[in-house]
Amino acid sequence: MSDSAVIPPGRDHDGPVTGYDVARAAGVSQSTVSRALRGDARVVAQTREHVLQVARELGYVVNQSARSLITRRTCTIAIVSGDLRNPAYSLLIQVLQEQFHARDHRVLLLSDHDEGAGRFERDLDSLRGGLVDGIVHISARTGSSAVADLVGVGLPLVVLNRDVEGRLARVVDRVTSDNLTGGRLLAAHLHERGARRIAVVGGPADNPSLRRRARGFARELARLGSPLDPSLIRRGTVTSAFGVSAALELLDVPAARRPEAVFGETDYIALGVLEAAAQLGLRVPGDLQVVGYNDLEWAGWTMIDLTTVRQPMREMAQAAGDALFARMADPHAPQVVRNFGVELVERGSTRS
Amino acid sequence: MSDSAVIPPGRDHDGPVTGYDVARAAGVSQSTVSRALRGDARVVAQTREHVLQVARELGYVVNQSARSLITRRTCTIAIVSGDLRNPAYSLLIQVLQEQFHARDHRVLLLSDHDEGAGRFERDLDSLRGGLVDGIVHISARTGSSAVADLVGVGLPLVVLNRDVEGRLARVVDRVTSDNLTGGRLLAAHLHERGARRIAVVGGPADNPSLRRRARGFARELARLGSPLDPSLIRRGTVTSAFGVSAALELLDVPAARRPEAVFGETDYIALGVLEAAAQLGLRVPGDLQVVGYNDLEWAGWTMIDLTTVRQPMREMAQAAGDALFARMADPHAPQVVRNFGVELVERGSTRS
DNA sequence: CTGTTAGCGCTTTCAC
DNA sequence: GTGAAAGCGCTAACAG
Repeated sequence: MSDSAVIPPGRDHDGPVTGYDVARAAGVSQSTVSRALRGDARVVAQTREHVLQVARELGYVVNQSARSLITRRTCTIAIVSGDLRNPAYSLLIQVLQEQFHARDHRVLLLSDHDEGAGRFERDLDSLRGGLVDGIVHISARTGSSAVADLVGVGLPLVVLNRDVEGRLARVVDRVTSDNLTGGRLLAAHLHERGARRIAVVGGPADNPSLRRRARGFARELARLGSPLDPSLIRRGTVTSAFGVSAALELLDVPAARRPEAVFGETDYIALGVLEAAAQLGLRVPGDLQVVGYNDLEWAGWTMIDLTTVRQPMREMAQAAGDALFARMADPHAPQVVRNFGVELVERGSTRS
Repeated sequence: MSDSAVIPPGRDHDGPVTGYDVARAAGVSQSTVSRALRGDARVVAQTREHVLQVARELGYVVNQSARSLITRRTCTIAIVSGDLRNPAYSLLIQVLQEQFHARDHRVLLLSDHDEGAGRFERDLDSLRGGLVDGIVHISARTGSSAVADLVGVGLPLVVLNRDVEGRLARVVDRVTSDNLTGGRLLAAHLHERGARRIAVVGGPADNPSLRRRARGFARELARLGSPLDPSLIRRGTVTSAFGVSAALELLDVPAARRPEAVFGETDYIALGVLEAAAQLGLRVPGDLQVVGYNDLEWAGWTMIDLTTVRQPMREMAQAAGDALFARMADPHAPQVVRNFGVELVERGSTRS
């Protein structure tokens, strides 16, 4: 008795308001409530208005779990990404998120960083458990095992910003940019600026995108008649810290043996190279030319002013989203492989 | 006949493998399957092993929607954030995500950016629809309406990195840092370095955190006997572009009237100030001292070398996660309000 | 310790 | 155009 006063009209239980409560309060069946709320054309306008009105008064919202259980759709997309502190990832995620939102889908954020204890495995099970309708994978973990795992989930999948090699190459939908050409452009640019003795500071050897970049770079130099000296190549992690240490090693030698230019395979690495140059008192671009790759936000700042290669990140994210929705709409659609063009951005670190 | 060969043993339907399929294949009841998979102590080891074995063979994974429908928990936390390109947000999200993962929870990423058409309203309905177990809000939209909306959802909520004012101040769990002291530290530092004519380039006036920063700054200067000249205060957006334009306006005057120092309320603004100074040929810190706030990654790079205030972002994110889980565990626990200490980071932009 | 039974809240045939 | 009834896959009482 005393409790019943607290319960809104049309309800005889606690907990959230259900469609059944709305039905009773509105004097219709639960099916009609369901139809009215989804805008089913079969329900007559007057009834619909009434139901919506009652639903609003009762503060009803549809329970997503119950809906998903029966529709087998969640309107959620998983984005599997590496460390968000990498601004390349956060930009892509931002653009993807806006796009998915515009299509009335939400974003579940998963990490492909393997923080021990098979956490990634558990995420895979979540994905298999009907938590999302599709997956976008943004490159991070080197090697292609993560990609293979995600393919194994059996959901629509798009790989963004990463070349896929091997067996999966002809299966996986993906959006990348032309790393081969990007490397070529930088090589041609440095060569044109007079650099002959050129060093490379790169990321892990098993990263397909970086590998293509480096290959394009090396091929172009060879074509131009001054092939890369293998002893001037350093490989490590994609961090400015590695850029610094590798560059110090390469540059702290007599001027005659010192490279005239360094290609950092990513802007972060190139930043480290710039720092090392500053530490050694080398002037850029006078004593040393430096180029990077990605055109991150800060590459254009006056104090840094790094020549680099720009990939059309926004367009790539957009294309990835399009590809994913196309795949979700038709599992049998032909494979999508898009390779976006890149652009050399000439700045002060190479201006002569 | 021809189709039945495709169906794994113990299944008589298509679609994903269900717990019922596993039960039949293992010769037990569905409840036992459920118990075995959740590690319920009541099921005997031998049975459990057998069930798990069969489940593995059949490729069974529990359906999250069905589970959530009945448990009323989703093991998912919503992070409501502004534009991810802001590195402060991406850092917080990264740390939160790691923490939630460690506690076996996933992250649903929502934007509080109001891209027209009541999208945020729809997100709120999703949250009300049992999509998540809790919410972390990372400051973005100015004004407190977003916070009020999120409180209205009725789920455990923690506001991170933002001061809350007004009616909600004594209700909402939150984790912030001591912006008042941060402002004070910068003011004292500049004063000690001899600056008397000091300008401020700030963000929107209705951002509680920035307001406190500015207040601490102004109070300390007043206390030191050289109160801020209101004509040297500019307010706009938190972008380096605004920093540039505001600084050009403030600095492009005869040296006698020119400020000796500028406080950018965020590092991004301060970066713009540095750019403006460079454009005007002013030397930092010789002709102009500059300070920012946040200690973003790049603030410490040699080429930028910005004096700023560091907030313990990782610890704050950690505390926010702790507070959220505490609240989820006990809705009636006392309000959590944590205010972390800050630290002045002296760098070249003020070194004398 | 295991099985039976009854829903969670919704969508969706199928009648009317 | 609307209602009745079934059931999505799972968990949780309750028996035994």
